[in-house]
Amino acid sequence: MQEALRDYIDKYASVTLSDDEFERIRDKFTSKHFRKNQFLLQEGDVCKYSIFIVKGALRQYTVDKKGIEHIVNLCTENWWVGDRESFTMLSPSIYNIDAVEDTDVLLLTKANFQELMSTEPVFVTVLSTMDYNNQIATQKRINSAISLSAEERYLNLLANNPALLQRFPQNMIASFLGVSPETISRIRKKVQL
Amino acid sequence: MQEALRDYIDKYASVTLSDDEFERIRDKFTSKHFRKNQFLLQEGDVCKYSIFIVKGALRQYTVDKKGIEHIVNLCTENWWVGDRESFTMLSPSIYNIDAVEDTDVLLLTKANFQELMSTEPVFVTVLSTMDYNNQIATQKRINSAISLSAEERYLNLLANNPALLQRFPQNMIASFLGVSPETISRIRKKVQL
DNA sequence: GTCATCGAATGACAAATGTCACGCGAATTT
DNA sequence: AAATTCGCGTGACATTTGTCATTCGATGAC
Repeated sequence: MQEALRDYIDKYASVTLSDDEFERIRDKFTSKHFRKNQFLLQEGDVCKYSIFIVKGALRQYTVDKKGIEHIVNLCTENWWVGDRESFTMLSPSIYNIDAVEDTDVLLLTKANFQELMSTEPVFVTVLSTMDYNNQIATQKRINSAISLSAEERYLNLLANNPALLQRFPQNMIASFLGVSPETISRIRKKVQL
Repeated sequence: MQEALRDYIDKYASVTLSDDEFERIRDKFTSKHFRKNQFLLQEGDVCKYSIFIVKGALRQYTVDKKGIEHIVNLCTENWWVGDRESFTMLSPSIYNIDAVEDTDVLLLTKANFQELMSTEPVFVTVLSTMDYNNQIATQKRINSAISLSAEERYLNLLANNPALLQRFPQNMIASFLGVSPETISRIRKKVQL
């Protein structure tokens, strides 16, 4: 099931790859399967791969001094995950990434990443499109975090990303929104769902 | 004082520009001065320029239904500002940008931006470096917004970005952190500053 | 099949933060 | 110089959200 990657590139570069163009790119990735609860990255380690999710669900999170997890990203099919700073600078990561479901991914090492960047122009295009989209999305998330109440943020997520609510348990949704699980329960009760 | 731009590019592209390389780039920008409180972009308008701040201070913010401003970015010398989505897609912006102090900027239109991207490789490098840094910074800001209390966020800002606290009035700092001005007052009283 | 774990709901209470009204001094306007 | 606005602080009170303890049902482990 490598079509996921191909569709993704086609979409983000706004081109259709030829078969051997795709083959050259695909060959730089390694397939791997992770079981539920398995770590893909642990805090303190260097993030050695850029991760593309073919099937499944991952979470990226930090753990604070009190041992509480704070989910920075909830990721499903056709998303890239990783700690770009750690990946690029080979510095220890502050993030954990683990599997919320059994998950199939494609892994790209830094060496192969750099090779693709220098030999496959379409890959450069995909990357800058990703950066562009990412910047807009994170800006909106910051805006939502500083502007909205817990209830408004939850209702926003419900309106804009209902799939996440069905896919991840509520305590993870709570952490992702930056509130306690009890608060999500209360909001759900209040809005009758 | 165009040296600001030159230093910026040298730093972000990790190269030293030749004089006429720089001249070619510089020629695509327009200098402009804005007075305190003057708008550079208003909600609903298309963001026609990428803005580089040579001297001064700007704020980027949204206004909610209740008329309350929420500051998304506080920007000073050697920063880029703008609404990239609006700039790229020519869509109406949801942001306002105005001058907190008298400010000198360099403006780059979309046409000139695209020309630089296609004719000056160093400009492409600068852009992707900016994107990279931006992604890491916004990720950290999201993490801080969902993980920390108002007090912790304020102390973080004090530790990591004390210049902002001296440069902008406290009510803007409050809005930037997503809390009320009174909360900032209380925190300052509590930590004795 | 039984037991342990986990996700979710709930109520009581505490803590954090927002809202409103007011006062004061500095800066800005006229 | 006088008047106005603005930034900041402060107290009283309301609201939101967090914390803790408990219960229940579903799921998974053995």
